[in-house]
Amino acid sequence: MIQALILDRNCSQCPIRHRAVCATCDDEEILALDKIKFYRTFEAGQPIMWSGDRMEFVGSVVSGTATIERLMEDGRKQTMGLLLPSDFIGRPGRNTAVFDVTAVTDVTLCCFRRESFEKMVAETPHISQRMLEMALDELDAARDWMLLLGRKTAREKIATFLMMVARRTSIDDTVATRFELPLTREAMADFLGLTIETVSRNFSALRKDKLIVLEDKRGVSIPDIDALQAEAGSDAP
Amino acid sequence: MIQALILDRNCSQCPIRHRAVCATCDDEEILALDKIKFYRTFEAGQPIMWSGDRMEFVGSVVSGTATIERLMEDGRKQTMGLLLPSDFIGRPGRNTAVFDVTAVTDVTLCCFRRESFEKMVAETPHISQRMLEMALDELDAARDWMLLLGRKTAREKIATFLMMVARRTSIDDTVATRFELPLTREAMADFLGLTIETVSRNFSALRKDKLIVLEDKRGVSIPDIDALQAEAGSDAP
DNA sequence: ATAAGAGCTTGAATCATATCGAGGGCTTTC
DNA sequence: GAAAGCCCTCGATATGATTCAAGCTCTTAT
Repeated sequence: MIQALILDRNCSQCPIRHRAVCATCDDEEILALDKIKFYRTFEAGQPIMWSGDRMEFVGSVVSGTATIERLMEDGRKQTMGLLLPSDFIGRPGRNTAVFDVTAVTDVTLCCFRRESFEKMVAETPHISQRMLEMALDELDAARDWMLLLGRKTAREKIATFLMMVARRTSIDDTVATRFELPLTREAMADFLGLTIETVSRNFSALRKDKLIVLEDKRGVSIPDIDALQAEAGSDAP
Repeated sequence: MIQALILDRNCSQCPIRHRAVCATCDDEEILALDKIKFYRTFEAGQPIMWSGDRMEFVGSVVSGTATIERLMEDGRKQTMGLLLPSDFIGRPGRNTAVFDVTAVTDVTLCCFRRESFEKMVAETPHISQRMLEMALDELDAARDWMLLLGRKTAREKIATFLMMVARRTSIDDTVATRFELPLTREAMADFLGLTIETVSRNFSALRKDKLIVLEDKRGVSIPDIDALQAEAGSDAP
């Protein structure tokens, strides 16, 4: 059972040890974190955090995928970010959540009580510096996404999303040419600021134009990475 | 001459002393910053930083307004953020800029050579903690804007923008009912993911519906804050 | 086996925003 | 005081994405 394996692990065997918020901690600091950490799991579809609720804990995604999102009163929904393994959930220094966080697959988190973690952040430069680095990376990613949401066409949005998943899927720094989509059509629509029908239509169009091959609903392969990249709209100079 | 006044100031007289990156520094730390800071001014319309260029300095906006933006090859432009007094420009730990920063009014910056500032960040918890706090605030703001860009109608976008300016314009924590727009129609369009014509049309529509009064092209007053807020689309629960 | 539901695709009609085109009111320049 | 340029407004038309509606393919339940 995977769960048990993860729960048994100490930090030195943790799969996200060198990418998460603890990446630059030394042995002593890791030991301190190890003592106060606890694991929690969430089933696919379950809320991890509700906007407006008190934030009892913060933590890192160890496995699975979650989304950061916000709902409008009339039901419109926008996803602001994808949380993949090593990404951090929650914000030290604030006691209520501002966004909803939802598990889209089964998710395992490495959690800390918020107060304890805030204390660690204040006392441990390695952690606060790593937090800053991660926050600035996320800020850059959020701003890239703003260009997509504000200015790209539906086709460019889909192509950009596919390239992003292809890039994040690969282990080294290349781009994967075959992968599973981590999201349903609906979740992609919420992430891209589109409707589910528009997402579906544009997948079909990209398939018809031989830019992607759909092996089933979720499996995608990309015969020509550069051709797909060209469809994503050129933002980097 | 305002310029000279600012240039003469030491940190203790600085208008952004208690909101900027140095907000939580003690006297000794302020003294250290004081020694390595220098002021730079940029005329309206001038670039402050180019995407792809080496970042020689980082710093805080002391006066004026700047925008963070990105251009696509075909000319489409998206503004990712407004930089108002006390906001921070640049990213320690990265040596080339990822976005363009442009002065939209005359701008005065309190600058530090990037290397010196990185050293201060590493040695001064008050600064790195404040940087983290500001980065997390910006991240929240960026995510709010993603909801606007992805899901709001043109009318809701304009109303949201007006409420944001009204809020930021006020000195205390109320909402200003009269203010000057810091941006041209074109700059607003780039910020809201719209065209200049759509911005103009929706200003006219809001005026016709008595939700705003346009005193001239730039001066706006809001007869009924709650009525305008209702047009902004309900995202906060 | 059959039914029910979730996730996806497709077509047709509609609508919001973009595009194209024109012109008005400023300010600056010579 | 004419000319040029910037910023803004508005009408007509075009178009990309949404909405509405239907049906398809799985999987799960009965």
